[in-house]
Amino acid sequence: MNKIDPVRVRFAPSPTGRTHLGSGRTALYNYLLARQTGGKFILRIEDTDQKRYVPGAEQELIDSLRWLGIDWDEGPEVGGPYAPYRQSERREIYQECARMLIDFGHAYYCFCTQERLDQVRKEQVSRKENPRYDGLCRRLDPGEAMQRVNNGDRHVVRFKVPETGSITAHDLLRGDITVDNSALDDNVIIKSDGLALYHLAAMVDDHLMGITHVIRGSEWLSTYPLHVHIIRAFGWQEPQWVHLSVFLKPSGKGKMSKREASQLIQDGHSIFIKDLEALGYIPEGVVNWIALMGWSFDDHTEYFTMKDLVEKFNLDHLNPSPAAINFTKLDYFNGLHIRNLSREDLAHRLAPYITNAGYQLDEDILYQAIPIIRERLVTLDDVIQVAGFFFKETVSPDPNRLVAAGLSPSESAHIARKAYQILASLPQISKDLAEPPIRNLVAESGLKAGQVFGLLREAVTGQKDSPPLFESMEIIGKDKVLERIQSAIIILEKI
RNA sequence: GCCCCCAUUGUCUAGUGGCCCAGGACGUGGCCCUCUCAAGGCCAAAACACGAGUUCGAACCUCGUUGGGGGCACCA
Repeated sequence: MNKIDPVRVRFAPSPTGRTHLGSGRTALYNYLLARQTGGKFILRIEDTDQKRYVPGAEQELIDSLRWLGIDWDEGPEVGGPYAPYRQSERREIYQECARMLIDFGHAYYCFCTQERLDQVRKEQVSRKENPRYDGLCRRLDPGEAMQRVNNGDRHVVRFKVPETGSITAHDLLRGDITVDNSALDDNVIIKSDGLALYHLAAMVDDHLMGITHVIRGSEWLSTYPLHVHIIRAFGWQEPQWVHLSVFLKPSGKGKMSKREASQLIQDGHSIFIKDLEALGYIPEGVVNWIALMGWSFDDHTEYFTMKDLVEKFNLDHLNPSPAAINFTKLDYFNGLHIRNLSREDLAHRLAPYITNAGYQLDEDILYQAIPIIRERLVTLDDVIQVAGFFFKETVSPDPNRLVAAGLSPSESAHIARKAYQILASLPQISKDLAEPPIRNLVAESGLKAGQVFGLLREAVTGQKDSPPLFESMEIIGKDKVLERIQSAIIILEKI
């Protein structure tokens, strides 16, 4: 399947919760295929279950996709020729389709109460049978059923699965899947409130919207023979099916629970896309990471931009087995993409993290610092730890770390004073001007570079680790550097 | 319980009967670079779940076992 015709694909989430990595990947693959083939990517909101509807979920979904860099050609906010794209606004369409099915003899009205259904199920379970609709209303005379509907009897519509035989459906990455019809149920397709269930609504919309490839999560694997039945009952053409694998928790044992998901945030990770931004991840890193969970490229390349992916993604290198989420690898990709950002771009993205942390942002200083902090950032919010001292008026060195290794406080103070004199005598502090004389001082004192540099680092940055000393001093500026060394000397003298 | 899917190092994966005493990446350990921390370079340890078959030959095919996942709703 190297070159395929323009596809029409869709991502069809239900606004019942937060948007997570798995949804992001499904959306991404659909999007990539559309862009690669010059096709269309459609966003459709599957909100037929008002009981589970979560306000704000749709907005989070939209924000998450946009943040990842995924846009859609048809759907909410952008419209399109098959509008509306919210299933709650399409109920008449589904009802009409359900009526067609009933007329064809592929569906029937069912008047069973929830109580009876529960009772039947209980008996079946106690007899160790599979819980399944017993078909009572299936045997009803159609005329009589119609009568009861007209009388206003509360009813649902069920799909009529053949009693015997089996059905074979073809999945692009799993091959043929055959199921006995006896294993399938006469599922409800229209609820008593008149709204369709996913099984009907999604099939109807996929057909009406001309969807050519259905790429969705593997949670649909077991119901998809039913979906194929429904499509065939209408006499419609089947789309190509791709059922993606699921994401497992980092241990590889099971799916992530809600509790575990919220616990994750404690150590700087999250399975919710919206959280990732606040945690300092960039969309480039996240996209690269999720694209590779279940897909790989021939030549072992692992660095991909969205543009690369659009070009290189293909359906036949998908992997059907479940993948454990590996946040360490996300960190790697995030750092990698941060390092590949332009100086301007990175400065621009770092700025909000600096101001949000309560620091006084100086854009010039930030821009100057980029080359020496870039390779030290795994996430954008690391900028505080790595380079916060650039944006402080004064720093608070740790007195213990101010004392150079192997020296006494007064000896350290002595060295600091010497360094001060050297630096003060310079017209300005730069790596070229300051490093040679300081190294001289090191040599003359019979010390090691690390001893003196460590002392100065602590004095000037207030940090144990920092970007290279002299480059940092150059950016901080002579006045501030001298001030900070002076304060350090005072601290040392007091010990 | 029943149905369906999946199974290569700690993790993501390459591998479609001989090119594999299994390749890449992250992580881990070591070395180099080095003012710290990173980044970078080099090296190393680390896997075909198990058992039967098929075959001259199996990580690759078949069956079974085990393990994992999903589903069995008037949820999606």
